[in-house]
Amino acid sequence: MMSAPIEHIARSLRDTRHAKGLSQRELSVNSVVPQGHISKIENGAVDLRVSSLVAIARALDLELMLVPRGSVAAVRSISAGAETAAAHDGTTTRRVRRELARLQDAVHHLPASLSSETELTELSRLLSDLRRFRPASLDLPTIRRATQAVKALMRDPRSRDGVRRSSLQLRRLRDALAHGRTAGDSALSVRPAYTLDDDDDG
Amino acid sequence: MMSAPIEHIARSLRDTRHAKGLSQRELSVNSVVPQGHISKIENGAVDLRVSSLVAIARALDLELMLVPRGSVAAVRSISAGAETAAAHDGTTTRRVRRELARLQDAVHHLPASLSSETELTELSRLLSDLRRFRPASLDLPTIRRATQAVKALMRDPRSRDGVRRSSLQLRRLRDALAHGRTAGDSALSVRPAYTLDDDDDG
DNA sequence: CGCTGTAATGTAGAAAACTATATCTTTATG
DNA sequence: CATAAAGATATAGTTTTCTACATTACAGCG
Repeated sequence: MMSAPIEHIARSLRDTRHAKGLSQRELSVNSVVPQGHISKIENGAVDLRVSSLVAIARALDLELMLVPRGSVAAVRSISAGAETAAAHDGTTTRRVRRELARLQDAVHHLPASLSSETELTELSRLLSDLRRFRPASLDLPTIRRATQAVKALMRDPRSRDGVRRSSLQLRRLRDALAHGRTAGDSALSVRPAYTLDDDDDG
Repeated sequence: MMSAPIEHIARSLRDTRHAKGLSQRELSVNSVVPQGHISKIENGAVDLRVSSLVAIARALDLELMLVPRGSVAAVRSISAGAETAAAHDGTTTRRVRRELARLQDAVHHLPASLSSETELTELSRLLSDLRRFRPASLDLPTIRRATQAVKALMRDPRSRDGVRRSSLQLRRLRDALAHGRTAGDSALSVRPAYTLDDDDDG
């Protein structure tokens, strides 16, 4: 019995992690909290400390806020369109498109010896998949990382790991989007963190 | 070293507690977390667990939310006017006014034997003080409790405790308002819970 | 089938929160 | 000065997180 509120927070964390295409291990290194513990947290198996919550939230680009009961509805609707809104002012949308183009460029400019690698073909396929989604719903940092990885591969043929990981992230991003969680469109993360259910005060 | 985030959360809790005119002990009974612990929490002396945070927040009518970095500004501005907004639709403003009138009425209708009590004169003075603030910035529940307390006193002359406590709450509410924290006007509670300062990820 | 990555689970131990209770200081009020 | 309330602190004991590490289950893919 882990007091419903925490379960909701847990769900939020897991959802956003998925939306960003991160694995527990990756999130683990970014937030500096061990994978095993992240698992327990996401399963609502622990009453985590605020520092842990903040650490993970930060790694997911989330902020912990205390808002008056009366305004949670408004807040929810605001943050629901968070990334979309940011993208809708044109700048971000354009940035995403450019980054996608950059990535495709990088892939195409790879020497034939490398482009035959399975990772690369996979990446190409993912790219065309991602192009079918609205740029607003794509996570720019994730794409950036992929571009960097490919460029690194151009400089150093041994750095295939980065490309591999980026591919995984992109794949999960695509899967998440295809699965219905359009990061910007629906609720990426902004559920109320918890809902009332029991009154424990006399 | 208590990781700045928590300090901010602590400040939020204390501020809203003050704005609601509650003592640590009162909050303690409402949230079911001991006074001593609340003290430590508000002083940022502990890395509290989420369940504790939620318990206290609930007692203060606050909700814990995870919002995307991009929208914290918007969220802040929304919740800044939270109570004000609720009041601005007229209904609440009127309710507050009526409750104030009701309270004054109750006080005036007390038998002379009781009205001479120091608590009552104090209460009268507080009332006129509170009337000088915009109703939107007053906390309705607090005033309600005061009215109830006075009515209880009418029925049972022995119940002076309630009146005393309510007076204290009202006094603190007045002090908080006079001190600059106009619950609705400025920031009642909606600071971002924490701000970035260090980047610990690569 | 074996390999790889992801996530869930377990164990042992260190660290810290949490509780209950009590004390102490400060401040305001009579 | 005395009383009362609020809040900060302390001690002692219980419970839990948290970490590190290992292990297990379970997928997809060559």
